[in-house]
Amino acid sequence: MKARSVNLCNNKEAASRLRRAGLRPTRQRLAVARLLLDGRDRHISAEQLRDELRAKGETMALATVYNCLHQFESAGLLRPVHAAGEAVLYDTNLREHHHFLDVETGELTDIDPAMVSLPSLPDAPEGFETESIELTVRLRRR
Amino acid sequence: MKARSVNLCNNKEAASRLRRAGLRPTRQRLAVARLLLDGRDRHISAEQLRDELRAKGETMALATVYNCLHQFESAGLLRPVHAAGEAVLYDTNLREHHHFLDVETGELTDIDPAMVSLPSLPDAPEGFETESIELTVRLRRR
DNA sequence: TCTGCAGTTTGGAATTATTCTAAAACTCTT
DNA sequence: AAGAGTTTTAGAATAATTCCAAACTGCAGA
Repeated sequence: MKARSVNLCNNKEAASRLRRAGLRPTRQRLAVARLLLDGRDRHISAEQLRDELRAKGETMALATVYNCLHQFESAGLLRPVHAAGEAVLYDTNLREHHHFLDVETGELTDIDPAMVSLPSLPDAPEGFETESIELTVRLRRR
Repeated sequence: MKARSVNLCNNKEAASRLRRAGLRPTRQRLAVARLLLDGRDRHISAEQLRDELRAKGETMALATVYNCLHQFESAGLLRPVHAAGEAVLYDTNLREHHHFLDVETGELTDIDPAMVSLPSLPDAPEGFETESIELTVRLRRR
C-alpha cells in the first residue's frame, strides 16, 4: 500500500523525479530533492536548507542552494512564499492553501483550506494574468 | 463642505495631525506628512519617498525616512505591505483592502474591496492574535 | 571506455534593503 | 536663553540574495 506522498529515500527515485521535471540529477539536486520532495508539507529558507543538508553530510555552496530552489520553483516542484519575514520561504505543499505567519519568528503554518474560501476573486487587469495568490494572516504573540 | 481627505497643504494642519498622533512635528516629519497624508491612496517605498522629498527640495537622510515610516506606522498613520517585491511598501489607505502586485515592477494596485470577501477567516491559533491580513494577487504581464 | 562540451557548481565579490551607532542638531519647557 | 530629552544624520554594519568567472561533471557520441 503506497502512500500518496512519493518516497525519495533512494537516489534512483529522486533522479527519475528530477528527470521528469527536466532537471539533470546532479549530486546537489538529488540531495535537495530527497530532503524536500518526500511528501511532507514544509516551509524552508535557503539558509535553513543549507544547514539541514550540512547536517546530512551534504555541504554545498549557498549559491547552489539558491540555484536549486529557483530551478525547483521553475520546474513546479516548490512554491515560493514571499509574504514571510525577510527571507523567501519555499513551500513543499503545492495544493492551494494559505498561511499564518508568526511575525516574531517568521514561521509559517498552513491554514486549513477548508477554513477559507475566496468566492469572488477579481479578474486580473487587462494585459495581466494571475501568477499566484497569497493570503497571509500575520500573527503576533498575545 | 470638507472632503473626507484631510488636506495637509500647510504646516499648521500637518503639525496638529502629527501631534494628535503623538509625534513631535519636526521639519522632516512635516514634510513626510504633507506628502503622504493628503488623502490620496498610494504605496511607496522608503527610497521612492526619499526621492519625492528631494524633488520637493526636502533632503533628508535615508535613515530618517525609515525612522519616519516606522513612527507613522506605529502611530497608525500608515500600513506596511510586505508581500510586495523586495522592499516594504507603505500604504496610505488604512481601510481594509487587498492588492494586485505586478511582479515585474513591484507596483501595487488596490483591489476594490467589494470584489473580494473573506467570509470565514480562521481564528488565530491559541496564544496569538491576528495583526493583519494580506491578500496579494501576484500578476505577470501576459 | 574515452572525450568534449554544455550545463553546473563554487567561493567570493557585489547588490539591495534595512538597521545600527554615536555624535551633532533640534524642540520644548522652564 | 539653557538644559534635558528627542531627532537627525552620515556612514558603518547586517542580511538576503545575486552575480561572476573559473573549475567541475554528467552524458551523448566516437
